[in-house]
Amino acid sequence: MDGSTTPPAKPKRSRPVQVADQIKQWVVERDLKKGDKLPNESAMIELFSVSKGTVREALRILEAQGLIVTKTGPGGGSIVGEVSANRARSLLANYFYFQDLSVADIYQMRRALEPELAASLAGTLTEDQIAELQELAERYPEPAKSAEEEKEQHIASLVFHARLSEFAENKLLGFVIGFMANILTDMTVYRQLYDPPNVVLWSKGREHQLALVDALRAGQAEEARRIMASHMQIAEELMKVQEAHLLRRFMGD
Amino acid sequence: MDGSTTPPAKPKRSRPVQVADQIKQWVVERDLKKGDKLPNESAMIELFSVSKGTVREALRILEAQGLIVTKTGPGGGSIVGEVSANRARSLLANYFYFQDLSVADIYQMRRALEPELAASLAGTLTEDQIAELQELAERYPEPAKSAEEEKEQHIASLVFHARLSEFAENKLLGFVIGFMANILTDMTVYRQLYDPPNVVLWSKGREHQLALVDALRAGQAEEARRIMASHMQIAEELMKVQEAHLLRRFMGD
DNA sequence: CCCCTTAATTTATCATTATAATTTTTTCAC
DNA sequence: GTGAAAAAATTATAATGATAAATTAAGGGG
Repeated sequence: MDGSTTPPAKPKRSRPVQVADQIKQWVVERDLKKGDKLPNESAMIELFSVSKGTVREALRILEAQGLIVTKTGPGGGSIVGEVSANRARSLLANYFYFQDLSVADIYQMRRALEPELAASLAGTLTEDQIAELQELAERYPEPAKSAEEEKEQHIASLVFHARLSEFAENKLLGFVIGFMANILTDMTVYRQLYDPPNVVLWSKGREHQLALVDALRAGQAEEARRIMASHMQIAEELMKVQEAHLLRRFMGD
Repeated sequence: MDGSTTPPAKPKRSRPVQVADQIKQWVVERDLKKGDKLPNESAMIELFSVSKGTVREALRILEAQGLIVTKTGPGGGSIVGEVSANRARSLLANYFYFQDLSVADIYQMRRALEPELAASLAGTLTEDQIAELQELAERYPEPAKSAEEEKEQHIASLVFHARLSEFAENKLLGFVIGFMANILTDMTVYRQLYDPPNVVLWSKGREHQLALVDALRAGQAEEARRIMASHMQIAEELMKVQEAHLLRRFMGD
């Protein structure tokens, strides 16, 4: 950003990293898509004039980023493999492993984004999708009788939100919301932070989800937004009584 | 999610990946922090009973994820290195490389999040930070006279937003906003999608940034939110006239 | 005491060989 | 002919050894 010509930024990168970048460039130049094949190992050895070990390390780098998939056998080798949402979530979770997020942080985001998602989804879902959401919302018709049971219901509720996020046309919005649901699920699984079940809040949360499904089916965007906003408020109250800092763990792939 | 015990999920993972996971586990178990040292290569060879090549591939995997840094020489070896925001952005960008986001998608998010950030930042910044933002907002006091110049100003404006996002106490909120600024910058650098400069919109945008800095300094949260919301509307209009789909490129580290 | 050279340590890269996994092809029974 | 089992071909996987490069530490004039 300053005036100079930025030459001595990173003059030293390991050869595997260089090769990995060359492969990426190779793919972009040819505009390869999801299943397209890359040269096999021995071809890359010649193509980039490096040893087998170096090529393999480069392939491992790309594999770790989810950019390629490697198979053995005839017709095998490495192919372009689009990065899965799961992989992206894991890699991003590695970043937040070091950042210590709080429940309040996550809910600040959810308050801003979930109503927006709900509104933009109204009237765009298929009957199957609506039915699936309805089914998810209708699980656990009874109030939780134990902390363990409330935990299960909480996770089920997060599944509802995660599924909703997958329906988003806006992939960025959907990803961020899904990521948060993932973090919260992770937290409930690996911690036992549950107070006595709060029956009132629970029943409100359930009503909200059912009402939301109705609004989505009817295409009432602003109604859906309002319900979700209200739902977020409830959910936040349920979580706020719990711990502040979380997420000291790596997610699985 | 179903009832079974999930044993035969992924019975086939390559040894380097397994070793990488074991190393991660090794780190988590000991709760190692940023600069802490890992065993050197030969120690890992014994520790995990695998060959040198396998260990190296495992280390490359972790390095690609930004979890370790490796140096040569005495006292060298691998150390735990917290994932940088830059690295996380690059890895996430790889995911969206395959998702084709639209300008509208990004601005749907920005409309929801940037005002929230502005509000939460009011009154929390130091004088130095305020001064830096002021300086960024005051650049380019004249309207752009060419498409090239407008492009520069647009990028400068995105720098303002990126810097703002780094000040966020909510790391998740900050990251997402910074990521979007990054995507938009990338797009303006690698595409030439500029209409004749729009002087009216430009001057409004500049006024907004300056007014925002004032509100932040004065600690007026709601005023800051209002200004940013308005600013987003302007920015979206400026972008909407341009292309719809974008982001067919890998970000650099 | 400082600077330069030398040595020691550790990762980086390359080369070679053998093994394992997978797909394709062939063969053989029916 | 058809189909299943066996063989072959192809490719990645893993191990081993040797050499290069980089960095720190130590030693030796001046």
